[in-house]
Amino acid sequence: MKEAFKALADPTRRKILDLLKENDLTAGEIAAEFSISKPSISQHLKILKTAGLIEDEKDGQYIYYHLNTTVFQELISWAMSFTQGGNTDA
Amino acid sequence: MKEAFKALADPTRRKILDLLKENDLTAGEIAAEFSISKPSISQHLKILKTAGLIEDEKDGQYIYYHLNTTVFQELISWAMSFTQGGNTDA
DNA sequence: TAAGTATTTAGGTAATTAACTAAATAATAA
DNA sequence: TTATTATTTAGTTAATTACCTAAATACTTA
Repeated sequence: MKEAFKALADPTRRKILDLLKENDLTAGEIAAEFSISKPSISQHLKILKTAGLIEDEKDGQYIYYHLNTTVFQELISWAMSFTQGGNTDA
Repeated sequence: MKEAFKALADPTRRKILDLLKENDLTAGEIAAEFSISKPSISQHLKILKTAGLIEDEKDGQYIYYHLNTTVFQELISWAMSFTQGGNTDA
């Protein structure tokens, strides 16, 4: 979770997640949506992957990225613990 | 939300939120839980407040801080949009 | 094997952030 | 009013981050 919070702090990375919500995409397809360099996008993808928010899958020459929902679910539980219903005490 | 993601990236700020989950606390009481200086804690409180995660209330000489659950609820909605059930398409 | 495409790694720089100390502001109590 | 306590603001510094270009790696195709 620690890594996820840091990963989510950057707007470029949140936009990458938004794109992956629609479709699985290659690193190149993701980079094409931004005006920043491919190496920079590659760095962002690495950070998202380290945080467990995305996973990659190699398909020949390409690397496809897709969301991993596990950490999002953890995030939901975390945030719920701060709302009325989220109190685990009796 | 943009500010909230940035605010949540720091572990000190997340620990402050954990403390406020239990009780409303003054800035001094919060600072006492950490080994960092009071001015630094004050800065963190300002960031959390700007992000809408906490609110303050003056009581004489003291300033009490408490959670504001609104942004946590927004965060839950945001995270849910990335999980299976969260798709708004038909 | 050689050339081309996709992606990452390496190394460097500018901007941001988190911490500090010192000083300012606000309220209370003597 | 003066002293004390609580908290924030101001200014500085060290660490982190986000970006860049250049080079390396991996795969495909001729």
